Amino acid sequence: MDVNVLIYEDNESLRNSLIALLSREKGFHIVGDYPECTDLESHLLNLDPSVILMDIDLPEMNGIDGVKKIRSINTMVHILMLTVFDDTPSVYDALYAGANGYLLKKHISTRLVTSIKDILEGGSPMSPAIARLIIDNIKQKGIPKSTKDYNLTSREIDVLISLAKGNSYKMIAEDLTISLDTVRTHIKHVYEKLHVQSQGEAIGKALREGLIE
Amino acid sequence: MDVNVLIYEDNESLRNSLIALLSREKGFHIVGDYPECTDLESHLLNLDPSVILMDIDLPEMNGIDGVKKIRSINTMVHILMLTVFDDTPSVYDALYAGANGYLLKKHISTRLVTSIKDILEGGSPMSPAIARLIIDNIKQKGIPKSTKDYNLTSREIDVLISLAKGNSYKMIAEDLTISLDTVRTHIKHVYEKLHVQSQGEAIGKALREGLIE
DNA sequence: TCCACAATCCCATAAATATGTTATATTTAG
DNA sequence: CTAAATATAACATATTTATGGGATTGTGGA
Repeated sequence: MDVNVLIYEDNESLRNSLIALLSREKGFHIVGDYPECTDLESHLLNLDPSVILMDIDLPEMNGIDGVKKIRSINTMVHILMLTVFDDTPSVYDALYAGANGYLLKKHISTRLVTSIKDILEGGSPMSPAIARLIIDNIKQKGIPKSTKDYNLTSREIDVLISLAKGNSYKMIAEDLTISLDTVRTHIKHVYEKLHVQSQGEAIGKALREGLIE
Repeated sequence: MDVNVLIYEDNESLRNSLIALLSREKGFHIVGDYPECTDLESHLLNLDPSVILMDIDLPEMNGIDGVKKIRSINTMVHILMLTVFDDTPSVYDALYAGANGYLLKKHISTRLVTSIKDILEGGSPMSPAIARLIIDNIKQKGIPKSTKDYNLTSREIDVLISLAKGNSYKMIAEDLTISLDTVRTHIKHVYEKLHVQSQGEAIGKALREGLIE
């Protein structure tokens, strides 16, 4: 099994450590190591990396923009972020940009090789501190979980969904092929069940509580 | 450093493996090991665990309900879920219930001890496959990230927020201590900037795109 | 200095919405 | 089978919204 690793890391001694670590693993080949990621296109084309180690804090173009750039060219290559920061914004930015894993530099010596293997298997290895950040964020912000359902009937939900799309009563009527008055009636009932008395309240509550999306 | 470990795992051979693994670590003490988690209260009180290993698929009360139960009694103890399942619902249920980490059984032999240490340091260790699930979910569902901002002014945002709470124009006016007509004007501008022409569309768009919460 | 823009306000009006009451055919649950 | 719940529809009307004008004041930048 051949693993071609491409490295972007501006700290020279760390870069050398990385190279040393990976050289010991059989099957691993360092196809390139650079202190900045300015020539991404040509590197991607010529070096055929299967895994890219990307420092998040690089001069010139930072690692996150680097990831975006990479993803705009190649969606398959695996990317492992290396960072000293464990703050939420960076993590999210990197994940959204398309990074596959997120390793704190202090864990490199013990986990780098395993992490690369994990990534190649489709996993998303990350330092526990990073995982913790994400979990806390999810728990706090809350990914919608429809708990309460207010006993809306399926038709009432249909109407509510259409309403929250921004449709007028008239459009909802056409949408669901029912009369305008029927739409009124359904919405009336929705309002009663949700204990609200306006569109804004209903839509806000429905979206925020994950009743609809 | 003393680490008191309490184990809930119905598979006897696995339970014994866990015990064997942890016994080798100095400072680790198995304060209890059970095939089901029915006597949580007394265990928590009497055994003084610092870490609980909880199988997710237990007879009687399942591991997730077990976690909820634990959290209703003790919010400090660290909980590491053990599971063969890597499906999204279980992961989220466990996280919401209050689990700290999530380890696939196939990784137990290599990562259990490290994971426990990570947990004690406040991290959330998880098998890469699990992390991957969470990340994919976040990227798909999207935890709000204010990307586009449509150049709303701060006042326009104030009005939008109030509107999305379900307030009528009149209430918004009182809320922000401005006249009804000013509210109209702001909303007019918001609609123009968001390219919408109704409350429903505006609120829906604002909430869904994370412009407001 | 002058312009663009933010924030405030006023007027007017057509359209849409909120809400009450009533009613019928169909489904569902007990 | 009967009662409750659901989906449908009509009518009426007081409020609220959406949208078109036009105006004033302050602020920051060119």
